[in-house]
Amino acid sequence: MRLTQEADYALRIVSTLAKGGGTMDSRTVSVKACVPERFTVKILRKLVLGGIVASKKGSAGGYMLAVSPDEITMLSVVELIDEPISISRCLDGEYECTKNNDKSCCVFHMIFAKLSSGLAEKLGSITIADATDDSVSIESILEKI
Amino acid sequence: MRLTQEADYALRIVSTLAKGGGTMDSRTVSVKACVPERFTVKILRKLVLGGIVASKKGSAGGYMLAVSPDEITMLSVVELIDEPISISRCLDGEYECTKNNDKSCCVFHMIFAKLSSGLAEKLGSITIADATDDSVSIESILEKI
DNA sequence: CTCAATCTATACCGTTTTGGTGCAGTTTTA
DNA sequence: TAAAACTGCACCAAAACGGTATAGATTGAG
Repeated sequence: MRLTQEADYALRIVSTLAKGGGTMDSRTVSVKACVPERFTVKILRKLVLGGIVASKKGSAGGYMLAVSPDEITMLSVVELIDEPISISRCLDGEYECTKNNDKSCCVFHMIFAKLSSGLAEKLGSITIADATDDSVSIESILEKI
Repeated sequence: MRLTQEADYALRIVSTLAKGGGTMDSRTVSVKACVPERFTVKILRKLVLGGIVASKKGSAGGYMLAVSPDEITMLSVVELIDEPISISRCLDGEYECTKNNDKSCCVFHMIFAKLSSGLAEKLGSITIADATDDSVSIESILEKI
């Protein structure tokens, strides 16, 4: 019942880029974010393909945010790495629930569906800017979730 | 980011026992809950050791709830099977977070901690009786989470 | 008393996911 | 033109997951 390490790393990486401001090469990102170097590169690639990060090749190249930190939510980062937030596999389209209870469908289904969407909503309400800007207090972030 | 199949099964199994009312042998539970037989037995064992289910050996033996369905929460069932609800591994005692951000500790830490406890609280507020009794509407359950 | 029904205990196993590494290329620019 | 970067794959070990097997202990019905 937890995020993958990779998604966790991705949040740190994006946050590192946000704090850095400009272009940063993968090695620097890796060091600053405390993420293994090759793994950093792999994650950065996903972030680039997902449109959150931009890259520049060649010497003096590197990575930078493709969009403003206040337009990047925790949800968008997490869902780029992990599958969509979904607590129960019943909620996946592919998965056919093997147990139909008396109550319309499976009660647990519906409960997990609501919990999942609630969670996603909360993650979607927090931006990388929130998590990065010193002007935003932790308390104010925690208040809204 | 999801419950294990096993925890999902456990909820169904407990709910099956709750509906059955009395003693039920593992094979019957397995069929009613649509859970593979040997796996049912394995899960029942954990439920017994966790004090949620009682068992009786010998012919005419079987399994029954050890406590009233309205005293069994979804949380207690899930946490008996999976690890405690915790979205980020940063929250585990064993895990030492490798990244201390500017904000007191790791911002993401604190966010996930709050989300995890919120989730646990919600799962803790729904009982097996809620999910089983026909007199309790799904709407009323969903309202409180 | 005995034997079948049932639970108990432990070990095992294949597959998938996770977390991570390596390397051969390509592009840019100093 | 060569070094500094990113890119694209392919690969790998370990852990988690979902499930199975088997041998043994206990109880109660006949």
